[in-house]
Amino acid sequence: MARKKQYIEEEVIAKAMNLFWRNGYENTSMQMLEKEMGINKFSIYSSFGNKHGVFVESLKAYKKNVHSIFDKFQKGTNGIEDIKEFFYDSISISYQEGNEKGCLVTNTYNEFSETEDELIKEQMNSFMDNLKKLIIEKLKTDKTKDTETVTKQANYLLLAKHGLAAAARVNSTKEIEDYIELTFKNL
Amino acid sequence: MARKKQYIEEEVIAKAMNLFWRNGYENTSMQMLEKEMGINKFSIYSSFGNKHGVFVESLKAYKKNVHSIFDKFQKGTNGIEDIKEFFYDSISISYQEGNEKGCLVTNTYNEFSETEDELIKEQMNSFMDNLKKLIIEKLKTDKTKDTETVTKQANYLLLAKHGLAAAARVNSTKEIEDYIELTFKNL
DNA sequence: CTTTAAACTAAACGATTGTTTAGTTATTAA
DNA sequence: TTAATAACTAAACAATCGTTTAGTTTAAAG
Repeated sequence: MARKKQYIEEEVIAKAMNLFWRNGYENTSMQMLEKEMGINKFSIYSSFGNKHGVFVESLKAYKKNVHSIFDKFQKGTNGIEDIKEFFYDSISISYQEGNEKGCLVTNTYNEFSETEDELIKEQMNSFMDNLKKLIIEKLKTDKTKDTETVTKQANYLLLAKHGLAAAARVNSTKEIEDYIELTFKNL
Repeated sequence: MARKKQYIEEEVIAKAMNLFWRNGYENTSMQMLEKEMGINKFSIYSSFGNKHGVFVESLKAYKKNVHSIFDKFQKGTNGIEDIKEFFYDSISISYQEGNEKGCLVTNTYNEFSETEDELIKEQMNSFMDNLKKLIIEKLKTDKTKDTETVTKQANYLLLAKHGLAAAARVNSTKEIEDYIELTFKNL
């Protein structure tokens, strides 16, 4: 018995996500969010509580977006080769729309590393733990590797992936390709 | 014929540098700088012009601090082994005082990657160019490597160093050691 | 001493931050 | 058609941002 919402929450969150992705949390203001999401502050607050709420929803939306990449990764049957392809897939979404924004999770991981935002940290850790588990799984398909080797290589690849995401913001495609290729020569 | 400064500019910049190192540029306020530097806003402005000026001086101070590491790196005579040692030396300063702050230059590089601050970008690029030159120099001591291999490996190591600095903020010593060891396995 | 000017304190500046609120519009159930 | 209420607009909120400024203290030069 009242007015209908004139926007779709998923749609405006997708726009907010892009803004956070490009600028980070702190460098994105409510004013910018208003403009980019196309709705005014009242609507933002009534839908998502506060700026932090918009950010959390944006992170969830991001995870949904990269789910297909993770899914493909998980379903692969080529062991290490799957990891490599996953690396290439991961950076490809960073280059959409001519932007070089890196990975929103990694960017957030870095920006929030010195804060005490437990909610965000929890989300980050679950993301990273999941990735590590998948990498270990893939490495284990090579039966010749002992447990210690698998652990070492998993640590190595996880850091390489983290560094790759950071580098995707500032380095050229050529440099990144060189990096990925040589990274997997060490396994 | 007037009053003397009651602080030493180099000393207060060292303190400012630590604050920027820990929190980044945007997340460090003048209020925090006042407190940490132990002098008030007027003094900060009269000595360094503005917040940006404090930051630029902090970057210079940081470069001075890491100069000894670069010097050792340059003077080494063991080729690739020197690069590896340089990697270890670089992360060691990040763990001083129990803090995990990464590398100020790399942090800045990431934070400013989407801005148009030419002065900062210039400083970053000169730092990176210098590092790349040194790495290439070290790689060339192995005469069996052709030019293309050297270029590829230099790109690889530069990104690895960048990623390492980013990871140093959030990863454990064990993970980082695994990463460095495997990074140099096949060069 | 007195003069002079740089270094200090502390308060205020306008702009912007995230957030709230009072008042208006629009839609639906009665 | 009317009453009810959610969704909207737009202005204001207190707090903080980087920066400036008016007034006081201090110390060296004349």
